Amino acid sequence: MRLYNTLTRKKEEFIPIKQDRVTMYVCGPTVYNYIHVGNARPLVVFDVLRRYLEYKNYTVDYLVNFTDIDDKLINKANEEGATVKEIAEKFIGEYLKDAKGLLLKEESTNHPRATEHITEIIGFIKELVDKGYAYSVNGDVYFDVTKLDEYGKLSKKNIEDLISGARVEVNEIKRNPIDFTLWKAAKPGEPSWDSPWGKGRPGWHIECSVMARLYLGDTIDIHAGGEDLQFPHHENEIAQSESLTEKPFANYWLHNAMINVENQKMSKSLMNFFTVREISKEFDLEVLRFFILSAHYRKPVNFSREFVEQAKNGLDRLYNGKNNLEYLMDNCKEKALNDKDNKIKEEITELKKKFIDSMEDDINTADAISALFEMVKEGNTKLSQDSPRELVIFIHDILTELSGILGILNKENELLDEEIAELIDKRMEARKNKDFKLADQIRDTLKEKGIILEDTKDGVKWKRVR
RNA sequence: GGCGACAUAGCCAAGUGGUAAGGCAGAGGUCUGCAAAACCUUUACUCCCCAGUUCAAAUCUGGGUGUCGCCUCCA
Repeated sequence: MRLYNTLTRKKEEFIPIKQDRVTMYVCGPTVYNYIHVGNARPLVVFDVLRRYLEYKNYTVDYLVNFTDIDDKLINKANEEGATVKEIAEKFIGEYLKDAKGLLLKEESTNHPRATEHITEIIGFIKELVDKGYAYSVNGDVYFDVTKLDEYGKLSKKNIEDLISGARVEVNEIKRNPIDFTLWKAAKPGEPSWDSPWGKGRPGWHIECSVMARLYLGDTIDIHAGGEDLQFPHHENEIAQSESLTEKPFANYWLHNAMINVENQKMSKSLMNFFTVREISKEFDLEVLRFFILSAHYRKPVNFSREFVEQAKNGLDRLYNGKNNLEYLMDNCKEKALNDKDNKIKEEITELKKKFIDSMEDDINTADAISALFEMVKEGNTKLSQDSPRELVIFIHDILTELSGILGILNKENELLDEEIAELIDKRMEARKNKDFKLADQIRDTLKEKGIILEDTKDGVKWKRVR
């Protein structure tokens, strides 16, 4: 498959280091608040890449870190009169709830935390100091970017521009204004750990370098995150890791574009964000997942309530199509396929190829989804109760297989409980007797319980509202 | 100022040289006690503008316009 690599600014054939294993590192949240829709984009998009690689029979070592110590957590803790650890625990818990709603593959995702790797972080920094890439001043440790010729290679910035453009620092203890912090000396009242430079805590960038190396090795296959992390965060990770190991840090750098609100980046500081939690009150989060996948991940998209509504209607169409196939599976005939049926089979196979080709081309989920719509249309228009069961199952299974790569369309209709089944029977009786008033009344009652009825010429269908 | 991205119908959105996918919304119809679903029909002589290359451009080149991102915490 081809992936757009930020490092080279072009699409490249993806070749993992090991033949059957892929290592992926995705920059995760700083756990001081609920995640917002913008935060959800990389989580969803790279979850799909991971699922697709697994579909291609790779074992994927997938890591999303939690930053559980930094200024924002400390501020939040002070505001709430809680400890940093309590804040982190709370919002990790909230993250996991949102992740579940977004259908992220959590059961096999590694979520290491910065505070659980302080020893390794200190060891890493110490090595950088020993090798001459970092220096300590008054209990802080900084990375000296001038020691590295390649600094800026990811974001295509050069050191001279950065230095001349840098703002005047309040404290002039750094050798260069753009040197970044590896270790911060503790201020009174802040959580801190003992280190060779005194009590302190790690800077933001170092945790990713350390945990990536610890869990995934010196060189990882794919490092992913939002494009706003390109500089300085990812650039600094490269600087730290490559100085230490003298090997490439990541072979493929993938960056998703931003989610905007009225053409402005959704961000905490602009106060124009929607939390995932807030969306979940009105929509199933599968809808948000579908919305995110409806556009290519490297294209900026606008977000609004109206767009989520559009996504919901589209997803409903896919679910209806799938339900229709399932209904047919239970009601069609066992018989041999004729030429016409084989033709339909061929068309579905073509659509599957279209889906896979789209995924192969830099995970073009928007294009892949269109194949799903066409597949549903094929099922709706060309199948009936006279169709052979084998054909219906064929289409149903391919639809399930492919939507599984996107992590959508796999919510089952639960079984009806007895009370509801009885009501449906009662209504059928009423309709037979032309007692439409009672029939409509029962339909309304069921609607309140979240069950929608459809009287088709083939019988009564029902579905649960999502 | 430096680096970069984007511009396709009422809306969302694919498409990077061969004559505009798909979805949403709207309109009309089939079906129906009604509703819903499904289906059929219908909506871009045109892809921000101008010039160029080519038999052929939404796609390539040059210029322009507009919007946005990064350069400071940020997915």
